[in-house]
Amino acid sequence: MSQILPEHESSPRLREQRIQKLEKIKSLGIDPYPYKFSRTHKAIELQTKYKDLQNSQETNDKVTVSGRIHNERNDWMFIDLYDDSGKIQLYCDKEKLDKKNTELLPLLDKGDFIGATGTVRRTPRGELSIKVNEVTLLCKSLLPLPEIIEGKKRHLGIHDIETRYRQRYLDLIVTPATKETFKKRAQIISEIRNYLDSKGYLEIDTPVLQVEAGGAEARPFVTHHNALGMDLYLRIATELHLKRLIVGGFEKVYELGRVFRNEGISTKHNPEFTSIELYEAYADYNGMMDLTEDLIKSTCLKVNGKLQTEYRGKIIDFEKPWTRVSMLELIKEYTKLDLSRYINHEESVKAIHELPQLLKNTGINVSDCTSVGEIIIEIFEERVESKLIQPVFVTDFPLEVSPLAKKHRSKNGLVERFELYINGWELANSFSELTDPLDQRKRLEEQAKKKAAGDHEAHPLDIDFITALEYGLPPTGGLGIGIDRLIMILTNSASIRDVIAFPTMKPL
RNA sequence: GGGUCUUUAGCUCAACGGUAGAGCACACGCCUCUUAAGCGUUAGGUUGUGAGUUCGAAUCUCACAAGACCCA
Repeated sequence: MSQILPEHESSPRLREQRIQKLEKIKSLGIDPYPYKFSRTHKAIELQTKYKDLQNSQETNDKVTVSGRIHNERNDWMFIDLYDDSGKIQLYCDKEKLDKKNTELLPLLDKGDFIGATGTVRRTPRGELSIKVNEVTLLCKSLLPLPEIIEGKKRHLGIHDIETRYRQRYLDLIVTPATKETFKKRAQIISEIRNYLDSKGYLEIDTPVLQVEAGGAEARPFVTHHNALGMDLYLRIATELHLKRLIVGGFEKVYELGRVFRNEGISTKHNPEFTSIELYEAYADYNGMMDLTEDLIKSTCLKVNGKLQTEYRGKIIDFEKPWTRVSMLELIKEYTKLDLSRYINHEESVKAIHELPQLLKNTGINVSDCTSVGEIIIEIFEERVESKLIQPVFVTDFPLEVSPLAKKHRSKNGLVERFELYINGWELANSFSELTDPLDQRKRLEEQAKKKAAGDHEAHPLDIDFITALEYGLPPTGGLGIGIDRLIMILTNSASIRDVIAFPTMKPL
C-alpha cells in the first residue's frame, strides 16, 4: 500500500490481542523477554547432519534450537522455526508436554522468538522435525508479520516495494533474497579491501565534515557546528584529502566509505552512497585501468564464482580484456560526428557557435552548455552511454569538464581520464592526477568563478589543497569506483535501494 | 521535468451515481502427523487527504500526497 502507517496504527486490534496474550504469559510466571538462551544447533546444521534420516525414523538425539516462528499448523502441533541459517520444523505433541508448555503454546503468535528442546525425527511425510519436550519463549512479538497472498496461496513476504525499503527489518525477515543481497554486499566490500590490502594499499579515513566540499562536481549537504559557530559540509568526495596523503609521503592509499551528494534520488542515485577512491604515486591512468579491471574481475570471481554475470536478462562478461576507446571515437561510432577538430583551442571559439547548429535536428539540447567540452559530454551522455553494456574504458575527456586531471600527454584539449562503463552506467572515474600546482590553481580559480556565477556544482577553491600541491605531488594515478552500482550488477539488483540497507526515503 | 495508471478491512482484490463485499490473516470452536493443513462461527471500514458537483459520491470534477510504469 502506498499509505504506510506504523503497524500499531494500521492494525491496533491485532496488536491489542497480542498484548493481552503477553499479560496472560506474565501471569503464568513466564518472562516474555528473557536474557539469554543457549542452543546446540542451527537449523542448517540439523538439516545437514540428518539429511539421510529416513521418513518416520526417530532418534534419541536431544537438541536445542532457537529462532522466529514463521508459521504454525494444526493448532501448534507443527511450527516452522527460522534462524539465520534456515528452517527447522518443530513437532509439539500436547500429550507429551507438561502443563506450563501446553499453557504457553496457544499464547504464541507468528513472529515470536522461541527456543525448543527435543529429539530429532523425520515425519512420515519427510519433514525433518524436532519432537519437542520443552518450549521457551524468547521474545513476544506484538505485530503481525506481513504476508503475500497469491490466489489462495499465502506466504510471508512484502508486496509493496516501498515498505521493503522503509521497514527493511521486515523485508529481511520475510524475503530470503534480501538477506542474500546484503550478505553478498558484505562479501564484495570485504573482497575489495582484501585485494587492496594484499597489494600494499593503505586505507586511511579522511574527514566527512569539511569547510568546503570539493573533489567532484556536486552540491553538498550543509550542516552546522555549534561550538565553532559555523556551517560545515558533508564530503562529496575523498579525492583532495587522499591526494594530500600522497603529498605527505604515502604512496598507495585508499578510502572505502560514504560520500554525500545533495541531488535527486533515482534507481541509480541515493544521496549517501559508498565509493572507493584510491591514489597511487608514480602511476598514471593506464595503470589505473589495469588495476580497475583486475580488481573488479577478481571480486566478481570471488563472490560469483565466474566472470560472467546476468543482469536483468543481459549477460555481462567480465572475462574478455576490456575495451579501451576514446570518447571522441565512440561519439564518431554512434553518431557519425567527428568532433576531433573542435577540441583544439583555435577552433573551439568557432565550435561553440557551430556545434549547436550541427545538433539542431538531433534532439540533443546543448543550450545550457558553456564550452565545447560540455557539449561533447552532453552528446556522449545522450547517444553513447546507454549503449555501453559490456565493460569498456572510455578515455580522454575534454579538459573543461576535468579540472583535477592532467592534460593529455599527446592530445591537445583533452585530459588523461577514463570512466568505466558497464550496463550503460558510469562505474568508475579515473585520472592521471593533475600535479602542476600553478595549472591546478588556475583551473580551480575558473571553477570558483563559475561557482560565484551561480553554478552550485562547480568546484570550490581549496587553498590548502593547492598549498599541498605546491610542496609537491609526485605523478599520481587516481581512481574512484561507485560501490553500490558495482554491487547492483553483481547481485542483479534493479535499484540502488535494493543494495542499500536503509535507503534515503522521504518521511511520511 | 512531461505523460499514463494506482490508492477500498491487517493482506490481495470486488463493488463504477443508490444499504461497501469476498478470500486469506486475526479471535473462538472442531479435527489432530501437517507443509497454503482442513471444517465451522464471529468480529473487522470516516473507501489516501482536502474541496467541489449532486437529493445522494468509494464511484464524477479539481487540488494535494504517496507509489508504479513509460517518455525526455
